[in-house]
Amino acid sequence: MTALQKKLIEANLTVGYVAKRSGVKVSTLHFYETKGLIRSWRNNGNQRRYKPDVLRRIAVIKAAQAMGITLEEVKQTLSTLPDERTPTKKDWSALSKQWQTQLDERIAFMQRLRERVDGCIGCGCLSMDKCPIYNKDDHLGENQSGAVLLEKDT
Amino acid sequence: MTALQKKLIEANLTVGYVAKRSGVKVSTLHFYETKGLIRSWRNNGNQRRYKPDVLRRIAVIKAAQAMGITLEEVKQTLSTLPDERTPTKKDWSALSKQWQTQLDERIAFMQRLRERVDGCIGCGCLSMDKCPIYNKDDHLGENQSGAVLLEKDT
DNA sequence: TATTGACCTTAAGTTAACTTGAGGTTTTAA
DNA sequence: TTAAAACCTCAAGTTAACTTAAGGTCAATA
Repeated sequence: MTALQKKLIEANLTVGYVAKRSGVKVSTLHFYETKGLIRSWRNNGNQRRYKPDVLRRIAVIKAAQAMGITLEEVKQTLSTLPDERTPTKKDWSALSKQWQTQLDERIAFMQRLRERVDGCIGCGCLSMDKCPIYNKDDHLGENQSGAVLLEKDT
Repeated sequence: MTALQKKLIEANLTVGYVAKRSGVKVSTLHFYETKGLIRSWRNNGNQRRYKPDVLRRIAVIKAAQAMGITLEEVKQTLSTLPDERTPTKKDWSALSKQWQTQLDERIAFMQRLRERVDGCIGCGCLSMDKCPIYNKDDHLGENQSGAVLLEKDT
């Protein structure tokens, strides 16, 4: 039995091991911890130890980031996971539902944008007043900034 | 004839007017200029003056940003516009084509991600080794970082 | 004409999401 | 047992994309 297997069985993952498995740097794990995204406890020598589900948490964090979700939002969502026990399938499912909606919206937004890139930027209507790109009502969540492309003067 | 109309007819837009029309701050226009995204010339009193097509450029910059394109990339793409003459419908069309492809890729990426959020995060397969989220080959352009969700240990 | 609002420049500050470095301790393995 | 590898903390640096501030000039209007 290698030391690595031992670690896994004992479910006391070291920061180096977690870093390697998850593909993030050790410094990132420290950083996530200060941000409250992951947790660890310390051994006698003050070194961090992790439960295996930290790997899933990190995968989720990265997936969320790839969707354009900020760490702050991820933190909010992750906070709905149970604190005491290891999250179950159901827990993770609930989590994914929250993001599916966001992702759907984001995809829809991109698709509308795509149509506009097609229809508006390429249309040659140099009069900005008639341009559909002006449409102010297209937005993507509350804290999203990219949607108002141009405002008319009031 | 108001002063504003005069400005428009003479096609010498002031920074304040452009800011108002485009919905960006004056400081942002300065910033874009230092980044080489827009251009201006100066009047006698050293104040910036813009050609009307700067408004379209800004609209394009904002649309691109909403697609997740960086200013650096926007600059690259904008540099394909003619320098001497005012860009035509065709010029803008060519531009939009470049981004359509990117946008299509991005949308496809998001959709794959959505499927995974559904199929993987929610699947309860706590063994990360079997999880499709490991798929390393899913990427989104060269300088995109979010795609490799987890790497296996080598 | 005078004064207020619009501009100018340069430098520094801001936020997110990390990374790097310095200086020191703990583990691990030969 | 001892040296290398892995950890630790805390502070500061990094990049993108801007914003804010300070101190001064120019232009529009009552």
